[in-house]
Amino acid sequence: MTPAEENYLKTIYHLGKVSNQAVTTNSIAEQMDTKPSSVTDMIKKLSEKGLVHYKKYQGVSMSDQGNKIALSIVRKHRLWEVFLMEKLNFAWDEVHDVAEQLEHVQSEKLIEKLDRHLGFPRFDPHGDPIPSKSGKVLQVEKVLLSACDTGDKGIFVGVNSSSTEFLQYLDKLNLVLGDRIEILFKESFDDSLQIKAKGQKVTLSGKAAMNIYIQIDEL
Amino acid sequence: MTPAEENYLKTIYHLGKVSNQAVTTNSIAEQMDTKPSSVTDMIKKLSEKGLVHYKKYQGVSMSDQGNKIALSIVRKHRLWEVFLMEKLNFAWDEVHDVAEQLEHVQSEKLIEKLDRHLGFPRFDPHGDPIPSKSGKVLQVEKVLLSACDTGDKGIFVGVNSSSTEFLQYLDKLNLVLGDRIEILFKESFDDSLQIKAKGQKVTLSGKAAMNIYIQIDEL
DNA sequence: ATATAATTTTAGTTGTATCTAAATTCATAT
DNA sequence: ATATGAATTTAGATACAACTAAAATTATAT
Ligand SMILES: [Mn+2]
Ligand SMILES: [Mn+2]
Ligand SMILES: [Mn+2]
Ligand SMILES: [Mn+2]
Repeated sequence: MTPAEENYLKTIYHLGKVSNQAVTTNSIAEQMDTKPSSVTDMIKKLSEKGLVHYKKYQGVSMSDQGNKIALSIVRKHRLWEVFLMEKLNFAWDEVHDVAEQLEHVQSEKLIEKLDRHLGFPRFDPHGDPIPSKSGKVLQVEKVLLSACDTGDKGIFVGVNSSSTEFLQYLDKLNLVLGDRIEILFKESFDDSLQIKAKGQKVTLSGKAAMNIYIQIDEL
Repeated sequence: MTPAEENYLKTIYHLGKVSNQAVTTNSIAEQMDTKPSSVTDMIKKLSEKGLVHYKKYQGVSMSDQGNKIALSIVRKHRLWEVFLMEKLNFAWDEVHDVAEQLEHVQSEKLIEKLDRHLGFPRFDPHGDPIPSKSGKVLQVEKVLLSACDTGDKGIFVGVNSSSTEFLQYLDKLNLVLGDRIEILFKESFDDSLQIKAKGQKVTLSGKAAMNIYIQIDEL
């Protein structure tokens, strides 16, 4: 597996997750900042290797074998993100780009030992679950703030975008993973929200609310 | 800089260290397990980039700019080796191959933070000095055991080969970096040595002695 | 149903890093 | 001084991963 192949697999895996149907050539190209023709070439290669299912013009989906590899890359990526934050004191908006490189280092032993060194974490710095060695992914009940209503309460457990810009914006708002959040008021005109977190009142735009996951309190 | 370019620079740097004259195409090819024609191609590229000095048929040597880059790769390699041993509990014969991959990760910040995390180590697990950020390399007075005579005493401070085979051989002999070594007797017939370390008597072949560095006691 | 537009694939090119085989240059030994 | 062999370079080929431009297919709109 070359880094290029791994990156394609990972992208197809992620795109397949959200839509739950065949992933299109264009969406892969857009996501990876490359051209559709390049994507077609790579898809053919991955298909010949049995890592994806592919029918011309019909999009692509993960095979079992491809899924396993994609999950192992995601696992490595997220473990490295934890390492960078917990051990090297990176900020949560800085870890992704470095992890993009570290995830391609090939060594089973390295990842096992890293996992142990970190105390077998189950979530990365952005609240995303770390797949187990065998490929199991913990699924947490979480909803976007944009899908919540006035009065809903819960815990800030994840972000939808890991872009530097958005994460630094959350830093400015003093919002941290694990914070208890209460929705004071939802403005139907523009879908903006008034929320309370750490005793402070904060206003969030509709766009911001679409990138914040909370775990609603159990009854 | 691509990983390939970095590996060539590093190899040329290391080969230039030992001989102190122009490095030959064949020696690079042998070291990198590649063909001389491939080496010529890469040398041309590095030369055009101003990273090495090169005259056809006359071998190659580092430029100041190339030297700086080579040292930064060596620095990264050795810091990662320390990390793998100190933090992840790898054995000293396992760290090199993984460090070969990690050394190509591009992030100034990562290396600075790793360096701090490790407590600014000055030597790697094999006793080799870690170049400073500015490219300074600590030079330690050390001599090969093979160059010593009966009665010489000193401290085991480095190895000449980092091959798994040799390092595991030292493990079997219970010889560890930092051990005090005394040469009891040098057999002139085959250059083998009788030494004492940790109170134990050990016999070393001439070949083994050529791969062990000690720092001779000051008077 | 057919024209038009969007998506996807194909054909042909480029740059990198490797290789083999052949040509060139250099070192050396008579 | 010249021949021989070793070292090095050149020429031409292959694999990978990208690109542009053009062709093929599918989706959509009248
Ligand atoms: Mn990430
Ligand atoms: Mn993440
Ligand atoms: Mn090493
Ligand atoms: Mn080392």
